[in-house]
Amino acid sequence: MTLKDIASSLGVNASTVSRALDPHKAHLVSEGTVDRVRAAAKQLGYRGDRVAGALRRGVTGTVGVIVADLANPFIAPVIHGIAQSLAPRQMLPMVIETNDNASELESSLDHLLSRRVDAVICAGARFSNRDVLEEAGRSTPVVIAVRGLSNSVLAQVLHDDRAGGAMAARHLLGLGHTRLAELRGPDDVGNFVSRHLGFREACAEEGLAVIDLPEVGERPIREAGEHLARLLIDLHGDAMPTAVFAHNDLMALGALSVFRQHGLTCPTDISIVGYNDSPTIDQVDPPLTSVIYPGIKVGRSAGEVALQLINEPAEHAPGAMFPPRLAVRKSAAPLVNDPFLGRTHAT
Amino acid sequence: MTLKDIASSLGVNASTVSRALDPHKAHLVSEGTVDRVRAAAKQLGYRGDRVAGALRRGVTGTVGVIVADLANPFIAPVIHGIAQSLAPRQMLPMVIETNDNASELESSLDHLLSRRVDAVICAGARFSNRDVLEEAGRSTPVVIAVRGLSNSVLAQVLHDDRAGGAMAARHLLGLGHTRLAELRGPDDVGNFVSRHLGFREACAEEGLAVIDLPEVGERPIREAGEHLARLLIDLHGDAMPTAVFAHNDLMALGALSVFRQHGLTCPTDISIVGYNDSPTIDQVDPPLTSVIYPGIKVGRSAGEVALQLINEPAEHAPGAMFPPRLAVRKSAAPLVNDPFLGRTHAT
DNA sequence: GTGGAACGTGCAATCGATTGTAGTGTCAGG
DNA sequence: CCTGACACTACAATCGATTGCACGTTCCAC
Repeated sequence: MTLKDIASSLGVNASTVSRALDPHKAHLVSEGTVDRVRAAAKQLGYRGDRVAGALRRGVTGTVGVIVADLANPFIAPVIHGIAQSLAPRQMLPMVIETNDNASELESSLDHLLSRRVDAVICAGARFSNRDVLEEAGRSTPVVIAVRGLSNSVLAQVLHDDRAGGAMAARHLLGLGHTRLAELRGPDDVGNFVSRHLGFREACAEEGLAVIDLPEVGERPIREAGEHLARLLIDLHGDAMPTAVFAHNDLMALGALSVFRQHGLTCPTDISIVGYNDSPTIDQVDPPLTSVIYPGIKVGRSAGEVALQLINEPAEHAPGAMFPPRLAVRKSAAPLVNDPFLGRTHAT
Repeated sequence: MTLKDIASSLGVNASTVSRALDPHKAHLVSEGTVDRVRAAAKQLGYRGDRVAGALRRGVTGTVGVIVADLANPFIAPVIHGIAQSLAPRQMLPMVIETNDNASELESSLDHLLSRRVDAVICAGARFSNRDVLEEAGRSTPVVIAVRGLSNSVLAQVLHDDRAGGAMAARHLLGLGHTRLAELRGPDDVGNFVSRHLGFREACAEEGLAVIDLPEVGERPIREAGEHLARLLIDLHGDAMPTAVFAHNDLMALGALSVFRQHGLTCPTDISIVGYNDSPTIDQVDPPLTSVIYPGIKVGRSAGEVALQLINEPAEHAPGAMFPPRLAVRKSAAPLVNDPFLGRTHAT
């Protein structure tokens, strides 16, 4: 069922059918013809072929979305937001995963570009991908989302992770903690670096140094949290922190279970702040204090910026930065027992 | 950068370039030419245009994926699985949401078909969508995933929710509970109906009737769980169940908090079994006993079935059914106190 | 009555890759 | 020396929608 079929069934030219069916062009066609065409199209179940249209018009109505890993629960809301912002224009996301592998990103990008996506939203960038992404950005609108790229000309839609890290720090500092540590995510990923910077800066403002772990979680998942927590446990006595900032909730949960295994209860013995405010994280034991990651908003905004860039390739890249909020729950509290020193902090 | 550009830069015809670049056709071209073409393509940064190719060949290398709601955390692994199975063939999913709105599904389907997807995987069907989906299935491979359609000719890739419901029931029955209730999901969605059937059947086998709530959760989210739990609380005394099967974890969590508000502790006063084994559900308080939903497997299998259908439209629709497993944790236990009767069950 | 808007429609080219067919050239066997 | 086979390449059509241009009407104004 093509334009031509409808055209011949009506004895008109396909171009007339095309115009009659396009609301923006229908005024070029007589009213009667428009009606007959529409009726015939509906009757014959004409659906149109966006592929052919895309070829001719050079616009596919798709936006490529690059993510590290779809299985990571925190990315779903972002895609949801993107899809939402695209839907009113009948545009669709094409999602591709890189398995959080820096080198796969390039081929993913290539794949998307060969499909002539109207824009690319990259929500899974690592620092080493910057050049490739900027190169792509010269011919196609590219929006960096979620994982920022310092010092890039590309449009970026991010959550203010630096402020988020600082917020976590201030919360813990405000509770009286003085020995703080971080469970860090990979250090070539923008948001973890920012969280780290923000956290450390806020501590420095109070004249405190953060206990530095020799490793970071290369994949910021539960197991990484467990591993890093064990490293912490190994620091006995004064070296042991009383509060921990985990760069995401998964790592926080991993740490939590290791602490528990070692007889430490949270928050009595040790406080934890997580990041993302994951869906059910408010009902874990103890309910996790966590920096809220507004995934849907970030996604929606990234979609909007992409649309904007498609309409007019601005020389000054637009962007957005969402401020953090903290969901204060029970996993961070003034210290009661200092398990390694045997002293008790005042509350 | 098109085939033609490469062709003219080499003084050959575009058709030759096309063949040289296609591994399956390269044998038709002299070795020297192939090399020169490949070199030129690489040097000029030729990427190809899948849109043009799709038009000519009638194959887009995309699979439409219809989901109810991307924000629902349980769907992400399914999409992950689909993307994984598609990736080796350089195919990409096109994801579209229906907002769990039965009537939006039809336009979503239309949209996907107008984009000439090679197949459709519908992971968000409601019963009322059956005819539309089957109609679409006549011209394009359609795979029903996650949410089954009873009595349909379409290929279906499902989790055995009926067995899952039965498994939940047997677990609770095995713990000695005799007054059971369900927190049901919408009753025009396949998996909830199956869970319901399975649960009820297993109870019937033991000669027990399930306490029937007058309502179901139209959207199976936390609030629905809270609401339904309140209805249960209103059933005092003997009418009140001692164990609850929630059709998913979100509803379980909602119920849990309502029970807690009413002074009921889980599992001492009331047992709960959830469904999906959501990411962090093992660390809530109490760790939730939950039927494991193998989302990635279901997604992967659905993708594979779609590929199979694309290759050869079988008259006998293939399909798959994954058996349930139970993650036994702490939220379901033998009853200790019967809060409304003041008696104590034996453990 | 005529010039010329204004409108409606058709024609044909186009987007870029693919592919059936035909053409050229080379070589081996008879 | 001729012929058939084979290897390579070019030509041109095709997928289906879109759109600039041109043609033909109608109708109003001068």
